[in-house]
Amino acid sequence: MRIATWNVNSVGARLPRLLDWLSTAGPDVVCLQELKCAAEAFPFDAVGELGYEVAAHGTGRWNGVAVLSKVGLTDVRRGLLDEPGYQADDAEAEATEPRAVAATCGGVRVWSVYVPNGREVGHSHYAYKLRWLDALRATAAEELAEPRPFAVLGDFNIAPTDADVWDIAEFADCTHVTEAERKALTALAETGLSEVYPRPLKYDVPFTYWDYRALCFPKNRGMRIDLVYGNPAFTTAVQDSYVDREARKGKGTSDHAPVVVDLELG
DNA sequence: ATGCCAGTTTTTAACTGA
Repeated sequence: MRIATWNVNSVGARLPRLLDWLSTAGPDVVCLQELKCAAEAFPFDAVGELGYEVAAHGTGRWNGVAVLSKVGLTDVRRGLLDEPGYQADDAEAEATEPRAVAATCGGVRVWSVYVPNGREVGHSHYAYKLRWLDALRATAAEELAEPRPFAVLGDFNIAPTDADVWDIAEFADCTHVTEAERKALTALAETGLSEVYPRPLKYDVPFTYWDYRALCFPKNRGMRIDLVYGNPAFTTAVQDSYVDREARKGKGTSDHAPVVVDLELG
């Protein structure tokens, strides 16, 4: 089974590139993030023609996640256990956002997640990011009571180590590299998960994100923030994993590249 | 080659992203 995760930065704007990539890479299961469309506006027909069922969770302008599957799609769950919301400065109340959706596909339990950005250390969005990650940990812990292959895939907006950004000196006092964020990843792993570390197709670190600006991609000024965490039943089945940087090339691309995992399930 | 921000809507500016 081939399973992938990709922050597409608008499934509408990315549709031609997405369909092309689905056709050539041929993943069985795909976790998408940053749909930037309402669930009902997802291009179900276009991906349906390629054989995918879809569980979409989106509200419009921001965020949005989905699971696509060619190997069955059941037990869809939208949102985390006791998921916190975000209260914008001008909002009267906090609101939950579409950042997590799960489905069981071909016997594998899959979560597609889009962790809040955090904006700046000390910002209310940063506190929200840490609360959200704790809810993700609690949700994983709850679902890991079952022994089936289980994985959380998505845009974590955290670089696990200093080597996972192009130059740690550029990230002083920045989000994505703080101890608190990394501790949240460790806490998630301590529920019984470990990271699947992908192969880079070029260079030494498999970055998954490069800013659109300032020639970041040609200069390989990237970050490794799209991650895959699996339980032992999942990770022991892994045959290969890589970041498909080819999908970041050319016109009309996302600023993220897909992470692909190949499994041999017993 | 990899090519110098892009996406959305509360649209012609503001906000978000990381």
